[in-house]
Amino acid sequence: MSREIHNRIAMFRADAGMSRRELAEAVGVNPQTIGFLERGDYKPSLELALAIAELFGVSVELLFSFEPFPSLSQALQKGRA
Amino acid sequence: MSREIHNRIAMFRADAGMSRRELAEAVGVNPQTIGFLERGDYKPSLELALAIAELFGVSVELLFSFEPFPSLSQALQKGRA
DNA sequence: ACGATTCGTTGTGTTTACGCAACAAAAATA
DNA sequence: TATTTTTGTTGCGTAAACACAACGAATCGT
Repeated sequence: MSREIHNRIAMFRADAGMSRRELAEAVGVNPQTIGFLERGDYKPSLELALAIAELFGVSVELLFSFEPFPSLSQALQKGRA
Repeated sequence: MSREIHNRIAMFRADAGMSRRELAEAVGVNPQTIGFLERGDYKPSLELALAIAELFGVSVELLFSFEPFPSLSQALQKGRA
């Protein structure tokens, strides 16, 4: 049970115009924790994943996945956005 | 950051006609771990949550939630199933 | 140019999600 | 009834997700 997990936290955070500190405060964790998550240094707990997804108003699967996410430009070219 | 997390693992597992040992093997964890999760003794990692949701073919939010799940009979009465 | 945010990194400490083993109780099956 | 499977619990050990502090580098606003 050790599969890699990709995430789109940085993308959604940038889209929301938030800093890491702001996101961290909004979900109740340390700013460094957000940084560690964004660059994949470690995987979030389900609790934190649910909280971030809830904050952005998206599903957990849209934020986290075992499969790597395509870049936004790639996704738009394929009409998947 | 310590919110309670409710889950429907036992319901989906029973619906699939699986034992804890079978579910545990399918997602690659110990059978006791499944038991601990089902009775809420501790919260799963996002990795395990994604794996279980993927196995049952449902979204993470359908399996795990900050809000308590209504019983199946209640949900059916309200036409939410 | 200057100060203020933001970001990246390192380190140390704590909590908890696990793995694994053992065993009793309950339930299912023959 | 006898046997097997499933479930519930306890204990011990480890790894990793956090918290917190400190600091340099980069970026932004004035």
